[in-house]
Amino acid sequence: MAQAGLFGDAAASPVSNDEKKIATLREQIRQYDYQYYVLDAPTVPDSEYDKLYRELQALENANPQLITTDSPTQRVGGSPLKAFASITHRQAMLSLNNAFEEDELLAFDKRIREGLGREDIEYAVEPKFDGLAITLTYENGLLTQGATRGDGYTGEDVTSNLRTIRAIPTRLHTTTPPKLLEVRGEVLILKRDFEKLNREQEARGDKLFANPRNAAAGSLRQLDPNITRTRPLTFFAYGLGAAEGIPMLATHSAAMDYLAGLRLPVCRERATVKGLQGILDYYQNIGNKRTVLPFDIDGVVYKVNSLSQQNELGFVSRAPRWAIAHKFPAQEALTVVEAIEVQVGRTGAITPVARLKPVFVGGVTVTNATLHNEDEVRRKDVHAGDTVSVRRAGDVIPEVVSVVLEKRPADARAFVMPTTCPICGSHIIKQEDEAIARCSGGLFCPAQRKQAILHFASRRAMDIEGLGEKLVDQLVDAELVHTLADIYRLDMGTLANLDRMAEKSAQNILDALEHSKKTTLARFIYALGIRNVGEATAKDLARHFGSLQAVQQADIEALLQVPDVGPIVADSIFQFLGEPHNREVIAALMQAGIHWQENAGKANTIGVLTGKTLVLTGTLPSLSRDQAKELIEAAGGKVSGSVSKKTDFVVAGAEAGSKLDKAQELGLVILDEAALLAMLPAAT
DNA sequence: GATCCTCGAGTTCT
DNA sequence: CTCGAGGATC
Repeated sequence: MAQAGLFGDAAASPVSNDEKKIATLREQIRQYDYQYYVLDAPTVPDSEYDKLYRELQALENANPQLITTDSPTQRVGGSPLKAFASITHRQAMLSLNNAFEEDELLAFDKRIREGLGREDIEYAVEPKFDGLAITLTYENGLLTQGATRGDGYTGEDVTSNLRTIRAIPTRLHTTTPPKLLEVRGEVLILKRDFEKLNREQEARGDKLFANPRNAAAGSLRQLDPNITRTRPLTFFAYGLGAAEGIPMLATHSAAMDYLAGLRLPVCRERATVKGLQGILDYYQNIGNKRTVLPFDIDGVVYKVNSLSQQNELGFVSRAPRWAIAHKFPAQEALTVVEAIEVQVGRTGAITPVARLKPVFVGGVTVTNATLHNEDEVRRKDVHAGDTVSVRRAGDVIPEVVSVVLEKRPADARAFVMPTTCPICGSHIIKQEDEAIARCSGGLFCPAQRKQAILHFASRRAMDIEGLGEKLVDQLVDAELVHTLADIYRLDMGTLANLDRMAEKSAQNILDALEHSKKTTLARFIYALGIRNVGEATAKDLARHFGSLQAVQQADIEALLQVPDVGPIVADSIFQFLGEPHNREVIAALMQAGIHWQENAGKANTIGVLTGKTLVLTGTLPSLSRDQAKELIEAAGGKVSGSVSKKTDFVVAGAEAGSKLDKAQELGLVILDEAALLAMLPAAT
């Protein structure tokens, strides 16, 4: 057989008969794997396959020196890992820009035509799998590594798990393997396999998976490949990464044909189409087939087919300009509103919430959905008892889309805004010109007190780790904490007596409290929770006044001098600080030992970014959002939440959303993390 | 007075 | 992320 040379150089061995037999068996099994897992068209019964497999195993056991890593018997091996190693991708695994509406697609096609200066664009189109993006590395035809996408720059080494997936060849089907080939694709579980898997889970009394995607993700992230092996994972390739020694390829579709020739599974629904009409027809076509496809998809991907045209178009920040993912509309599900209750926020805001009969939508089970305010409830006309359509808007937050009026039961109850606070009984007051009703109880209201404490302890404020909702509930309900200052009076005796709190966790809380005492003036002002004073305003105040005393002594006139402080904000601050109770609490907090460097804000505001406004979007590869913000502020720059003409730079990371789109529309300078870091003075 | 820009506040689930 | 509303600007 022509391919015998691939198995290495053991020609003169005395076991050459076995060796030949082994080579034949491996080839046969690979062939059957290919037919079964890639073509989905088995040609032999399982029993025949098993027979060959056992035969190969026996021969290999008798001749262990002939075992090679690409043998079908070697798909499982190794012991469980402690953790996955981190892998830096040779070539970044980019994400695609998304389009939800037809006009976004029109804009995409227009950009392409204008960018290339021609009208006849050919697109390679394919379904967008709802699975996990991975990359496979083949060196000289052998699978040597597999990794998850991670943040696009570094991922996790899941090689031994990927080896268990029979659809993934451990050796490429070719006599002239490329020196290096990175294959990009998606690991997923077919719908029919998912149902079977869940039936098995149920029979064993194990937890059911919410959907094929979660099941695939969970299976791939198993530290023990022996578990992964039992999960029905499959794979589809959709692109190339780094490559050396591959044939010349002119188009994306030719690249896919090349991969198919190497016996990598590629999607059968892929096609090439001409122009905008072509992609719209394809979208329609796949949308119609969606439910009968064997796998879950969440949209369709369009890529400019010509690789030279792709090059010409290039990239914007992290996403290629020559491709776009056209997502299907968010899936909606029907459920019943069991009740409409209200929540009390930190400022006393009364928010109606729909308690829903649990419903599975967009990958999670939803039980609550905010209705924002009374007007919103009116507008949507939601009654308790109604059947409503629910979706997860903007990726995460559940939203009641509409009411199915025909299904309204006779005993459905309209929402009535309570007149008194359900927590403290104080009057609820709604200002004529405001959309939001508020509990007038102030800090007398336990709900508001709890929220005030949580805000005080939150990461961007005093950053007291461990002081979360559960603990605050207990502390307030047991009347152990009345004011913010009381939390610094907590001691071991009190804490260790609480539920779910032994000495160890109590000590952690005490340490966190101690740690939080060293802070900054801006954080402290923000932590107080003054109405209309958020992080940005707190920073402005700290910078302008320099000391707490100066802020406390300021009159309205003085407060108005602060940038971005107008009459309403000035009044909030003045009222808050004039309140004797608040003065006492602040004094007690200082007494407890809270301190900071006075005037810290005034220095070092001159840097390379002085006067510049930046906006962060998406996930950066190595910096957290807060870290990036700190770096920018240290260089004198300002980080803002929204993109406008006044924005100087937009720093975009993975999964960048609408802010990136807007930045592109406005033609702003877009940086990635590396470019940002390059602008900053070398870190010390 | 209108418009644009930014900030504050609230929110779900894993 | 999104809405609403406060502040700045013209």
